Amino acid sequence: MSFDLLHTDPSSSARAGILHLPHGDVETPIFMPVGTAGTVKAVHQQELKDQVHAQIILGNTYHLYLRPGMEVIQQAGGLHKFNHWDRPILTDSGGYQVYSLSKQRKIKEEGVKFRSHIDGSIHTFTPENVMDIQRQIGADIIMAFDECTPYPCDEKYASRSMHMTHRWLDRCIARHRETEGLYGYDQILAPIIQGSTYPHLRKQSAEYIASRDMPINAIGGLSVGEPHEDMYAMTSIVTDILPKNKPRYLMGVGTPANILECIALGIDMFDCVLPTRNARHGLLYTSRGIIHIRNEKWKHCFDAIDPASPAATSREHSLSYLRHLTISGEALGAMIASLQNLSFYLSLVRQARQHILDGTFTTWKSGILPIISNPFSN
RNA sequence: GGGGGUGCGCCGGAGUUGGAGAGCCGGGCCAGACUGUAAAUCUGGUGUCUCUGACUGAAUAGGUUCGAGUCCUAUCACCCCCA
Repeated sequence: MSFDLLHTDPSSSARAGILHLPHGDVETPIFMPVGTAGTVKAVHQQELKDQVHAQIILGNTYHLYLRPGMEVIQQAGGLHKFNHWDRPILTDSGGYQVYSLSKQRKIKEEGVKFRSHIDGSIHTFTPENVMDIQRQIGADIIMAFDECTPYPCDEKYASRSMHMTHRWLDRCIARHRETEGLYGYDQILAPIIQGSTYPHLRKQSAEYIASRDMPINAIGGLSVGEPHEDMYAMTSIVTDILPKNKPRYLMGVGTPANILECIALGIDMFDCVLPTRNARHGLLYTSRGIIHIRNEKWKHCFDAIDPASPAATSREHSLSYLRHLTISGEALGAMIASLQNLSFYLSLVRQARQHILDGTFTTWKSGILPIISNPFSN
């Protein structure tokens, strides 16, 4: 595994690079579709390649561990074999579920005891067994076990939690070092910066994470409800500290505008459920702006969903038809909408990368932002 | 042709022993939310108006009553049984 930093934008901190992973190269900046349970919801792997041009997708330790369970994943030969995705995969550690399933878990120094959302059974995640589980899943990039703090979060709690996440990181690193990949290739471990919205904590956390000298550095605990200005401010603080020759991964971000702004701050990798979840809920991101496809105004509009989309389905099918499918609850509606949003996101970061290489990123960004972050009206 | 029954919201259902309905539940429809996915989910609205308040409203037209969606008469529509 290695990272080539090809170019840094002179008028911002935006970077273009290539990340070499066991299952292939990833051109950064990149957006990674979220495939929690071994599937990017409503999108087939073949379409992820041919229509979306996804280079790397996510999986989730918590969900895969509970179902189908590690016995099945190992028997399949790892997640790549199980879901027939031969490009890179990154698995989240379950740290986000410590936040999102907070009502049914208890955090201690040793680890997190939680109740399954599927059958109520009791389980425990520790930094050590989360490493073991991610070995069994076999992703190219595995995440350290952390606590994603909620927003708002008082400073005392944020500080205590951050220090615990740092101690957990060292346990993850130790376990990662004393084990190896089960399927014949290396897996790289990514540590996660925390610190809520407190600048001095973020600075402290970024310095700690940088000192561990891991090949990728991640930023967590953002986009959990804080104002966008806070998210940008925290991102800016840590990208100033993190080493330039390693990719920076901003976890869980975000809207198309968030992504462009954070690329400008020096972020290389993103993931977010917004394009897929919003697609299923009828909100489309298009090259002409945001569309609420359920709205009655599209009932008689037979224009293409997005004439500039890389996805053939978005050029061939009309807004009226997609509205009909969505309102009828047809599975095909979720599929076409997910293809639209994901191909838009991937196209957006490809364009950003090209403009970084061409030296035109900042002007391009300020031109496209007002279009893509506002409603489209025909 | 004879007998019995039922009619209120865009649709279906519940309920109303003559006593406060713009009013219960579900669906539909119209909007909104969603950021390392407990989410094909959730929230709100859905008679009219000059909208912090009024007005109209229980098939239609009358009647009884302090008071009628509820009782009576006629008409209309639909359903069931007999011929």
